[in-house]
Amino acid sequence: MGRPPCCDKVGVKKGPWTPEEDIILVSYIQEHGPGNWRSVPTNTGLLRCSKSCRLRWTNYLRPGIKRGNFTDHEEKMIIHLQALLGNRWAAIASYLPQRTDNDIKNYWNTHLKKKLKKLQTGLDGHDHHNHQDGNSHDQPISKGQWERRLQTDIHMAKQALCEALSIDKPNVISTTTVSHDLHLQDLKPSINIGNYNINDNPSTSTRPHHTSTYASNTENIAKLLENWMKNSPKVSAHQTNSDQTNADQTNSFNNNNNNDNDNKGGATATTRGRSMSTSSEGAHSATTTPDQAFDSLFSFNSSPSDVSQSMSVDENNANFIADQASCLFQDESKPNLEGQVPLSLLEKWLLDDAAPHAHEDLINISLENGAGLF
DNA sequence: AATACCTCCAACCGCCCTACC
DNA sequence: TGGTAGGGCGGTTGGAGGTAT
Repeated sequence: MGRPPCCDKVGVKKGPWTPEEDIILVSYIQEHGPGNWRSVPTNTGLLRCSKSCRLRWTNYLRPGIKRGNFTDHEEKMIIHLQALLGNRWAAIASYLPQRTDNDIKNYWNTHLKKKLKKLQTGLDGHDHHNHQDGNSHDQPISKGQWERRLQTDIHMAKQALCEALSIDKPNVISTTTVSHDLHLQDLKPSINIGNYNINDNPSTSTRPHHTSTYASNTENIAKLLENWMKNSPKVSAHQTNSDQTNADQTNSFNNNNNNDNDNKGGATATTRGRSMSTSSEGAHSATTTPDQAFDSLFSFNSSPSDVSQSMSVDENNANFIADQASCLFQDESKPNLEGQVPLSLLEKWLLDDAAPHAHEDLINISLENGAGLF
């Protein structure tokens, strides 16, 4: 409270990052590891506030970030998780390890919201009982009904996550195994530097990046580093030796990531001890038909806010359930890029559900009422 | 071709939480 | 125990590029 913004200082640069700034930041982090952001501007000479440096790193420079179009499966996961968690983008992002919360948030705001609205209005055309925002406020939900819905939602989230976790393990490699022995080039498809249009996969970039492509992949980054160090009149003392091997850089990155996790202060409780592999790239269920996908999409028809609309006698119980789910999700963190992939608490909770059939009736309820609930 | 409007997303802002002193 | 610093998170904004007129 009342704390002055960290960027109030005169002389602090704002706006888009330049390649030079990125290089300086990356070099510094390679050497010192992420964390202690306060000291980054001082030590690097960057005219940026610490926050800006951290954001730039976590959202764009950090290895393992995938950019470009979201897959259908990623979309579905986001929709499901958003329905379950609300706008807790960091928690949602923890289940899409290659995506940043900012990315997911932007995608939700610019694409998914509209898409859902469109679909909902489409449904409204068929069912006048429905409401555009997915709530059915005019039709008070009977006591216990919302609870069933909540359970159904949770179950559907489980299903979605199970799908995501079980289908596309190989793609997990890019974020979970890089730390051990991959060379920097191996990270090419998944590493992005700032606005350098990095996407090597044309299929993931339909909308042209309007920002200039000042580096497109790690090779370019390495070249940039090299060229920059050759050309720059004043090379930071923290600049990485251009002869440093890619492997060294990779190790440095990953060690640093590790440090990052270890160094985290405030949110340590929510970021520590997580190693997750839920890459959903191309993870479409082989058995999912479009109709099923549609059903699945709309089976998440009650958001936490919907639930709150009808809270009454069972409120405590609902709060308990919600708290359980909430706590589980809160325990999730940004993916640890180390190779170990222990199941998170939530995944255990999801996957250890030994009696999936017990929820079938709930699913049926949800699907039957799907249009009406949305 | 020029202009206005729209879309998208990188970056910023402010609040909050936790650790540390 | 209270104050402060560091960092995380979600909401919002500004500007560049795209599209419509």
